[in-house]
Amino acid sequence: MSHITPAFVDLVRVETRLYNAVSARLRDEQGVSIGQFEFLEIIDRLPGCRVLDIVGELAITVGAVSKAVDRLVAAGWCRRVAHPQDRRSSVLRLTDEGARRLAASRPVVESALVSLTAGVSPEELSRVASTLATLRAALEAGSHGSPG
Amino acid sequence: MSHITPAFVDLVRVETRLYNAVSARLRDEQGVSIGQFEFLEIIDRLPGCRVLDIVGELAITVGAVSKAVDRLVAAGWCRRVAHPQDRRSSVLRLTDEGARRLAASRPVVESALVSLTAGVSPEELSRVASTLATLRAALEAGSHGSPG
DNA sequence: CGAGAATAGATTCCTGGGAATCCATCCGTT
DNA sequence: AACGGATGGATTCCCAGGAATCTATTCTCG
Repeated sequence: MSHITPAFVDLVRVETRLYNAVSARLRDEQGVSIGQFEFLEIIDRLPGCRVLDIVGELAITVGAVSKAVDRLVAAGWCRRVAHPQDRRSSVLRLTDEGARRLAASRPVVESALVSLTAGVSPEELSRVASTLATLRAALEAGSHGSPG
Repeated sequence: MSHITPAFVDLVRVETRLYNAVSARLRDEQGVSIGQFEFLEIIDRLPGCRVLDIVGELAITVGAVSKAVDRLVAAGWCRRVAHPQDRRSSVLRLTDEGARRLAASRPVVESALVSLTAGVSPEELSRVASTLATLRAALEAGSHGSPG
């Protein structure tokens, strides 16, 4: 019978190294961490995005997201806009500078990933991508792995 | 032309959620975090394991490993033994209690992973595992993604 | 309508990791 | 042997995330 733990370990190692390597390049070339990049991507993609929307995506705690948004606001890349219907919420919107950083960061991330994964064939990569998408959806549907 | 960034995002999300979910179960059932589990596994697997060996495996910084080993020692799961040839180094060895915790933790991790990945067929999982192993080896061979 | 439960998110405290620094030891050269 | 550089790793300072608490607001149901 085959074990899944070693595969999990490989997954964690690959994620750590890709994350570190991409983050280093992105920080050097654009002054943006990969974590900030992900926040900008989500805010850009979800119209009317709120703090809790980011929580659901990233599976980190509300407090962490709240503080990370503070930092984005302090950097001038994002604003909190009053929510029209719910006064407990703010809607997050990228500033022009935030949108520029995001646009400039995308090709850096993509090209870093392309070169880092050069050792694996595109077909293999695309099969992995599809399995990971399935697994991600299953985990999210089952509310697995949310902190707290 | 297809993009690799979304696949990377899925990888990060899957890793986060699996890590969180496994860690929660392991902590509940054995009082061990998944991070500690990984340390114990490495120390157990590498005879004469030193701090820098763990650094190479986990791709985290020396300082972080040093402090994590302090915590394992404080918990009574590991000892630093004088290195016979190099007085700068210590050799890390599990205590009996550390070995017991490790042994008790393995099946918990494995079973948590099995149930979390139940939505994906074994064949798909095994293909992903093999691609991830290749990619991990390539990243390590190229020294990519080490911090610092 | 009013009281209690639920929700959004900000704040506080604590822990763990990164970066830089520092010290001891080891190695290669002379 | 002795000096300079490299290596192993511990320490320090700073920052980011988790857990819990707290406030403001909204929802639900009598």
